[in-house]
Amino acid sequence: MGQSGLTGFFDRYLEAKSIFRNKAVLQSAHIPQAVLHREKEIGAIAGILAPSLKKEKPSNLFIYGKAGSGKTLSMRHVAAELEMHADANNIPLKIVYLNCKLKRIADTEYRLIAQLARDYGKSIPPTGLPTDEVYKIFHQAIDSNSCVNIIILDEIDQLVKKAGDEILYNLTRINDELKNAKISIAGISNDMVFLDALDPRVKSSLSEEEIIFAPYNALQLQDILSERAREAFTENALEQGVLEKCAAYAAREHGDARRCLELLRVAGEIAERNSSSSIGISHLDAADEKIERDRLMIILTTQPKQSQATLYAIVSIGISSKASIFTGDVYELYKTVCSRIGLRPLTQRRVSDIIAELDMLGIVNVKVISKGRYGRTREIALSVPSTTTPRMKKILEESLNL
DNA sequence: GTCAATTCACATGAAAGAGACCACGGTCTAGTG
DNA sequence: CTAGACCGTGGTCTCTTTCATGTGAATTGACGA
Repeated sequence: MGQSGLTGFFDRYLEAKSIFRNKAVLQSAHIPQAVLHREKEIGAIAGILAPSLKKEKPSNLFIYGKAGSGKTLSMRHVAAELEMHADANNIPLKIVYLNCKLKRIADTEYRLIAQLARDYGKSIPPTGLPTDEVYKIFHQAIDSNSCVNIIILDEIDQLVKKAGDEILYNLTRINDELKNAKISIAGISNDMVFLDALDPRVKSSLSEEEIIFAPYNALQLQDILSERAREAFTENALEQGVLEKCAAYAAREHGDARRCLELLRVAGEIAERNSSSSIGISHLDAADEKIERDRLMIILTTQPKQSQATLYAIVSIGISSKASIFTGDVYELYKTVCSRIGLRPLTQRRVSDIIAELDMLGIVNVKVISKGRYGRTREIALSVPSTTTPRMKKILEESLNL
């Protein structure tokens, strides 16, 4: 019977010794006890925020550095310690952490302020109220006691890109209107040039203090990895050279520790699924490929239909001809695709933007070129290996019911 | 041959509209005492 | 009399269209050597 076979499988699954001891340690949400190789930065942050313990307003702080360089981790680490000290000594201090990238939570002015107000115990409807009303509520909530408030805005560049820098201006200016409380803002950004694009008034007040996080190098990544791996895996689960290779992989991609940990975790999962007792280099390679494939798959299937149709047009042209792909050709094919699947075609203006969005997602590579007398256009190239394009096409065909 | 003007095929920006979602206050309606 | 249903108004948010302006080098054509 199939059923008993399955029972056998589950039995064996339960019996097999897992190579994981605690998988959560490798998840990006995990906050480790000690933050390695960031002593200097943590010291700097602590120094800047420390005045809050004396009920003084700390300087606004701006942190930037590449993805996975420990910015958020360090900031949260300091915040947690600070809160602990404040608690222990009865100092009125409140720290709010907000990730501005989270869709539908804090990616517009209204939502950001509403979310902040909610953190102060007010209930704000998701929409329907005028924005200045929400400001007023937030203002009252914060000013009701004389407390120092530190607001950590993670991925602040995303917020500004979507909603403009007026929010930051308003936020930094709230201080002038507060009678009791004080607000400090700590912005975290991946984007190095983000500050330059800001309104100079906002820029000067937001970046009273600046801290730059350099990417981890391979050796530091190795340290971090081995520290986490010791907790995450059982003994002898890692074969020789795996950690080194993993660190080298990530160091190549600008020292992203988050990606590094993910790689190790997925490699572990693959090893376990193959009922292997340890993680080898081959698992690492498989993991690298799987992560890339999964990422692509998620992006493809979660895109709106219009983007899928556009991408389908690009992929089709890319497969059928070796020559460069231009916006005009894509749009023509896109229109026929639309009529075939009964989709109302968008204007070229919009499709142009969609192509730019696909570029942002890293599926295609776009370069604006001028062909002289023959106009200006985007030169589009698929940024996935040509071996995966047929599969991409198939996935898109299914998703679009072609 | 040289050089400035022209021209193409879009890119890029700004503004505004459509439609979905929501809160709030006023009005209407049916049920209850 | 009152709770709940049902508008109308005014707000946000996202996606899109419309209109306007910008752009960079191949091409063209006038000009001079």
